Amino acid sequence: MINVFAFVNEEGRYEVQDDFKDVLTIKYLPQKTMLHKEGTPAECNFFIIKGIARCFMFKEGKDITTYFAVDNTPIAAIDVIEDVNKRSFLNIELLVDSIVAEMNSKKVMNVIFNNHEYTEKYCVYLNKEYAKLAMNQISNRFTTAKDRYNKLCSDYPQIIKHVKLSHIASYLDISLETLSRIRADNKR
Amino acid sequence: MINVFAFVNEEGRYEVQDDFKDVLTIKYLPQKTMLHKEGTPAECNFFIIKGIARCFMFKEGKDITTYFAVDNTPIAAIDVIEDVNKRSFLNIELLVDSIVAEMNSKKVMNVIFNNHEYTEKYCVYLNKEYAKLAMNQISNRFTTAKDRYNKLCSDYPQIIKHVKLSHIASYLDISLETLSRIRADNKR
DNA sequence: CTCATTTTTTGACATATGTCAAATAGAGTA
DNA sequence: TACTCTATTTGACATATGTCAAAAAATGAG
Repeated sequence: MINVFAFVNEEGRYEVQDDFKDVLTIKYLPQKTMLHKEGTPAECNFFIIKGIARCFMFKEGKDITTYFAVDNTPIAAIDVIEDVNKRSFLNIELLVDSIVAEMNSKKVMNVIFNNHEYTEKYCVYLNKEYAKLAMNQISNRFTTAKDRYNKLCSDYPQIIKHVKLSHIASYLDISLETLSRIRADNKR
Repeated sequence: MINVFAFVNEEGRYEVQDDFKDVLTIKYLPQKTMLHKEGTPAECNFFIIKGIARCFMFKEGKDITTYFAVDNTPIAAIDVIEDVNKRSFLNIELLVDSIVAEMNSKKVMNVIFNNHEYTEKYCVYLNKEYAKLAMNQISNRFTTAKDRYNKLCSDYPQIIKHVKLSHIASYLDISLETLSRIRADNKR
């Protein structure tokens, strides 16, 4: 996605393509900012340039984390991606002070679809992401909760460092107590 | 996908778009045909026009079903979608006599990318499928194996009818015995 | 620094599901 | 139809993880 609307310049920093400058705003936002609230239409997609965000929902009163976004990762209320009129049940919040690119979903898609090169790039990106998600789903069934926790630790140490265990536990789909026991077990 | 390379004609039957006629072959194949074998490069994607196929892999000697395709569903070795040179560990076989559209992945992508309308359509399709997969992943964690079995029964009765329980059990990520007990319990 | 609140850990116990073994049912073939 | 092989069911038991309750540790405000 980043390689559709931005590129890496000579100094190694991301720079937004001119075509996207009008549909994308870069914001410096504090921890706990709600990027999206359930029940509201999801007009925007986000890209976490620097920071951590989580997507979560309430199920029977419980707060369940469904996704974490870290540096250079997109995040959006995927339950209403198709139909902007549908009521979303997902929430997105920042877990640390972050730099976020906010884009109006419709406008950004217009820019992409108005340019064949962008459309093709985005298509290739989506294809890749789809395969990644599907492959993850397959490999997840062969890993224990402990494996997944340890992978999270090594892949995203910043998440372990900044995020409450209750969020991590619900993300891993285990109870807080089980996660705590996994951690205790790791120390031995 | 079907709405990219084919359309429904006046008689309500699918008809392949002219542009795709050269990259797509329609085949009548018997039960047990292997559409793809692990270790071989995956040059082709498939679309089950009529029939049932399953995607499976071996893990520690066990045969694990990862996906079922029924009428009007695509199926491909997604582990090598990106990189044709990678060795695939997935297998695809037909479970009943089927009508299958076979397409060379590269060629079909060429046709799609040579035409902006196709590219845009495919992009929209992929976006939708991605959201569906991600949403499924979220909702799966709130359903028991029993729920998922019952959903499979109502959504895809043809799978229950024609497919061995051991395949269904591995697809649902439960043991054959547990599935058998769920079925027994359903009868009471 | 201290106190109050939140987060994490630990313990005891219940339950769902896996594994292994054996019995039963069903399908295919001569 | 009878026989063989495969698929499914059932039983006994082990284990992982959930739930509830309480203790301990960490965090944050004043």
